[in-house]
Amino acid sequence: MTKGADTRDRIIREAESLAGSLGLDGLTIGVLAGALDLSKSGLFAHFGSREGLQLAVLQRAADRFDTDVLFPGLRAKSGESRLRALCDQWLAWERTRGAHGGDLLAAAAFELDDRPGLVRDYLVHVQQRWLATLVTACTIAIEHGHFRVDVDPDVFVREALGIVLAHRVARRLLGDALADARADAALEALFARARAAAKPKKKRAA
Amino acid sequence: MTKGADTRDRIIREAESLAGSLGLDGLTIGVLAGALDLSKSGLFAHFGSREGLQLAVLQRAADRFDTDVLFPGLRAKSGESRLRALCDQWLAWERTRGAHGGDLLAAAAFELDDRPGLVRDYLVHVQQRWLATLVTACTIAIEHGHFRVDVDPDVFVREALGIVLAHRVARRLLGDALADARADAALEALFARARAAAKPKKKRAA
DNA sequence: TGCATAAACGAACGTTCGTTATATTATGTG
DNA sequence: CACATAATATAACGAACGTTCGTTTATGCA
Repeated sequence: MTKGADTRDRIIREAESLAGSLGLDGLTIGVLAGALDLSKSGLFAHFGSREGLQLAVLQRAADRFDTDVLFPGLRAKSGESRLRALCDQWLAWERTRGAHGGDLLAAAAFELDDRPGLVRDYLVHVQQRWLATLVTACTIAIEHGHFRVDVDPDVFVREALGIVLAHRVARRLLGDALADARADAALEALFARARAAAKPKKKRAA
Repeated sequence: MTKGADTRDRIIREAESLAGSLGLDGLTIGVLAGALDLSKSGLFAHFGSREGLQLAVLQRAADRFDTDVLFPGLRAKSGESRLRALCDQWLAWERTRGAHGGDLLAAAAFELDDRPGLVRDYLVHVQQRWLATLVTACTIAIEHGHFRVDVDPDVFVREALGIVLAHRVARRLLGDALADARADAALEALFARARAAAKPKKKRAA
């Protein structure tokens, strides 16, 4: 009972890493089995189909996202600080690369956006849930008076999404060494913009 | 002489469309040949290798990008309006979907960011050139006094990139019907923020 | 220790992959 | 029209794909 679950775990972990660089669709049973010194059929039996494997990998990534990003973020006290914690963790997660291959969820978002199926459906669900969480957090920040009332939570969250995605391109594709710092700065600027002006500092022109 | 170039053209056009939904890596010679009623080998002869095909497709996409986005944008008079035209065309290009399958370049940016090779190298070059163009346009907008001097062109361009990428996710993955309008609004807000305050309107708090 | 069951294996299935020869058909030029 | 060359097709290659099957090895409980 426990043995099977153990290998299943090992498989998914390795699969997540492989899918990080080859994409969910580039992930192949033969290669995965080879990397783990397992037989194709032995590995296959754990999932019943390739789609089952992909689904399991995505599910694991989503779980890990909750553990590393969502839950830690939710521990911050509600309002701006929680929203900030969520976004910071998000960026930190996005940065993570190597051991576990980058942000599988973001990559899958671009990979699967035109390919119907269970895998895509699940991904959509996951992403929607996450964005909804952020929208809620942002709304609360407004209610608490941390953010101006004319801030649109949907717009805010979409900007955050843009920062994360742009960061990935800058870092992984373009190899921009300053990508991390720039993303942090962009996030800070986004928050500063939304903040209720506590001390109405004069706006500087030119 | 002209016949071969013709079919090569037909091939690349279809390939671009296919790669738009299946990804550059999902694009397969057999399927492509089937879609065009060609033999695999006959098609193959035009490119010499799969990588050659992928490269040709990417090159075509880049050319089309120049035609549809870069050149029209450059026709606007330099400064803010040119930068704006470039960004507007960019978004419009990103929106394009169906006939030619979405934004292949953006998809490839996520697909290939971890896979070394000629295709990736070329993609990096293309993307860097485009972003550099935008940075230049933004710099000029500052010099012309359209934008405030404290605007960082790199930051500005990265925000624009974020808007485009987030728009794609919202539209194609999440199916957000308001994605287009929201992206337009985000872009307008970005420009408004960078604009030199002509009439120093009082900043409103809460 | 015995025994049911779970877990992994090896081999093979039919397809499809990219690629390579070799042949056939179009094309354009002398 | 003849002929060189360009364009496409046919056939086959070895490798890898996802999947199935029957068998063997390991595990955990009586």
